[in-house]
Amino acid sequence: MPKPDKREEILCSALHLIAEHGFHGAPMAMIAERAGVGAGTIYRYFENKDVLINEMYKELEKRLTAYLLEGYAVEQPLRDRFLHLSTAVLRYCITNPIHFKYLEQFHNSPYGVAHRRDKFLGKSVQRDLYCELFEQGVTQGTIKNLPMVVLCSLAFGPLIFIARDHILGFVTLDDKLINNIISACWDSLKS
Amino acid sequence: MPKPDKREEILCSALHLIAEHGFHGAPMAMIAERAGVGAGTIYRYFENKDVLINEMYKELEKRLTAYLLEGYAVEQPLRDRFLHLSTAVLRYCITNPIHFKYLEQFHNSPYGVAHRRDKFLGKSVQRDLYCELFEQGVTQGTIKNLPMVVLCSLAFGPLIFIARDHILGFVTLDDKLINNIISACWDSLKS
DNA sequence: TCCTCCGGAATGAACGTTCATTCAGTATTA
DNA sequence: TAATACTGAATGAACGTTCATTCCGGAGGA
Repeated sequence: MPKPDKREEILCSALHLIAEHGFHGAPMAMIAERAGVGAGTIYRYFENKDVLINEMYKELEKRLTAYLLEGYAVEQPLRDRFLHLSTAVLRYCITNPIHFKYLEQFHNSPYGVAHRRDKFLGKSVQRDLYCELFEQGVTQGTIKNLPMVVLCSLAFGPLIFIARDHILGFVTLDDKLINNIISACWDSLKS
Repeated sequence: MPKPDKREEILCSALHLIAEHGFHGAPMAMIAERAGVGAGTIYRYFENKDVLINEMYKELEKRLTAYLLEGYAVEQPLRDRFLHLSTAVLRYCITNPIHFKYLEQFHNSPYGVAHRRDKFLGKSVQRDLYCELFEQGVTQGTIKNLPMVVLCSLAFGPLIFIARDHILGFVTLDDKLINNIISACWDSLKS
């Protein structure tokens, strides 16, 4: 009878090792050891390493989406919704640095490119939330009339960069600074 | 008598293979084959793979810096200098997609982190140019009074993101769009 | 001019290591 | 006891690196 939490142990072990040492610095044997299982056991839960890596990614995407939707109300004004989403993204990244590092590794690898191509233009639930927002903003003239990918880059680019710097210890983000950053991002988007 | 262009061949081969397939998808044997040399020959020019990878990086950084400095005049107004630098960064990235991909691989790897740490807060010549700009801007009140890393994230983040999207074919940047993007970045920086 | 010799550049088969994956055997549960 | 979960040593493929050997072109003697 397979203990379902053994799967969790393996995922958790993989998350930490890959976030810290990269895909190639996290051999299956090491993942197994940290998880407290035999090397072969991993293959009872995941067909191979690629599947494990992709499952881990799906898991993290699910959690991030859930976090973004917490307290998100479609009926709020555009700017408020933007502030909510962006603050949530930044907060999630810096309070879950391990998750953030894993997601970065994933996106900057053949896995990530394949994933983006599959989803046609990298549309994830997160990005969809933003796209909806931006489309409304463009229609009502609040937001610059630029292609959706450009708007996404203006919104996400600084967030990801600054989250990375925070995690590497090059800057310390507090509430006030976060507000200033997101407000600056909004300045780049609004007409 | 060592033909100096053999070194070039090896670097060029490594650049293409690593940009396209990543560090781990570019074995030394493959780099040697594409360069038209024996596997052992590489080690006459580079102590090991790590050295080869770092030398390649230095080379690209040098070229990018040269490109940025073309026509750059310190006596120009702040905004003009910002537009010059940002346009140059974006243009360089999208006209040299191979270079861009290599630089991305490098930055998102242990090599890149080590490199940033060495240079204390990732100060490269490129970033120095921006920092000088931003310091002046903050002093004279033109630019928001935010930490230097934050200003860099606001300036670089969108550029890198949109360059990636362009290269992956998710958007096509023309002169007009580039101007709009950089102008939007400026909006996020100016007080 | 031709031949021989020599230094070092170039080579690529071979080596040792690492890794994902397998499987024969053991432990656990029902 | 039967069935299933688990284990970790064994496997073989792939990799970075080495090194005994080959190759090449210029120097020097006749």
